Amino acid sequence: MAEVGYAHFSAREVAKRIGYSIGTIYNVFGSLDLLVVAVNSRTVGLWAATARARLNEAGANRIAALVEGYFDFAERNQNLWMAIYDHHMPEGETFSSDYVEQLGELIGIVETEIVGLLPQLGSGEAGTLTRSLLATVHGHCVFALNGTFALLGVHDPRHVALARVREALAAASGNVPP
Amino acid sequence: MAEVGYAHFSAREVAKRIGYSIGTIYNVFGSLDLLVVAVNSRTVGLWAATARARLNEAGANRIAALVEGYFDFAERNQNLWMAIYDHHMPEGETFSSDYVEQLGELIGIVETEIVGLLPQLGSGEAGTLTRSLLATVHGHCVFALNGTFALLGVHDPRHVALARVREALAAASGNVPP
DNA sequence: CCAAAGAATTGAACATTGTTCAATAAAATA
DNA sequence: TATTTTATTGAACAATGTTCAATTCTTTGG
Repeated sequence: MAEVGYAHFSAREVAKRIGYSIGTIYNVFGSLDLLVVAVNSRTVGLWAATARARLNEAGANRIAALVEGYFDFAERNQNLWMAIYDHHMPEGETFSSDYVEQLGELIGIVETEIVGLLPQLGSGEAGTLTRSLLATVHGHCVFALNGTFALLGVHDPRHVALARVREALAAASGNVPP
Repeated sequence: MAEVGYAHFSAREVAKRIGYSIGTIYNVFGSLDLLVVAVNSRTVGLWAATARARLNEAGANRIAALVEGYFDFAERNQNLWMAIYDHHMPEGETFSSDYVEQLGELIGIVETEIVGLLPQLGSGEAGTLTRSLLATVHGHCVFALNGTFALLGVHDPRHVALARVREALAAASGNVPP
């Protein structure tokens, strides 16, 4: 996946590279979809670990460290990261519990920082704000990677994304009765 | 594409449905990639037209109309809209000029509103802010459609996205020397 | 240590796909 | 009408996801 990307990811090629036959892949994972889900769950796990590492060596500005970490991870693991969003569950299927777990950990890391910064927030509000900030950074990251920003003359997506996050945090800290 | 989505979109099926042979498709479009690009360019064109229509029947809050229009278009044309982002140019290829043109129109519509709201902004700043707001809404829309928000208990993605946009606009109007 | 039961692995077989390209049909031109 | 240009075809090829009876390996019970 890291080498060829989602579009050219193939169960047969995986089998070849790990020295098993195509049949074994299907016995273990059940379908290409589920194999991709397994890969993506692992990627989210790596992502969470990277975020944690970034926070450990972060200075005073931990939010900036998270935003930078987001962009860095996506850029350095483009194919893996994009595969998370290129893949869609077949209609009616639900997220695998493994995936949900890894994603929960990643979001928990961010939420802890938000709560640390804005302890006045109720837990529901903090949760919604966390997911909204992740969505904000996600959007900027997508446009940075797929060339939409470059095409339109936005040269520093990270800086812009961080600005949006700061504004949202400032607004949240001001809007809450003390 | 609207029916089966990007993952199951097939040149052969297109040929069958329009009553031509597979060879003709390839003579006209050159490859599946370019056929998808043609479909996506058309989708962006529809999208721009929808946004314009929304503004025409909008009340005082034109920004809210744009955000609502964004979500509505994506939700009502899920497969078409997602295909825009599911498809990636093969390494080294550039955007088709048709696609760039349609996208430019869509962004122009939004930028006009931003400039109307914040005429103090320099044109470079207005451009960057426009793209950043689009990225913000895009991120919220992706999470709304792919189920990430629902999975995590965010129930009103539109409202949250609009809140982020409002905060960014408020910050921009305050930060610029009058 | 061996034989039988269980588990893991295989790869041929099938349906579909993207892609190519010589052959054919249709249209335009002289 | 004869010729050239353009458009269209679909068989052929390589590659893919998926299935499943046959095979190999492992474990177990005596």
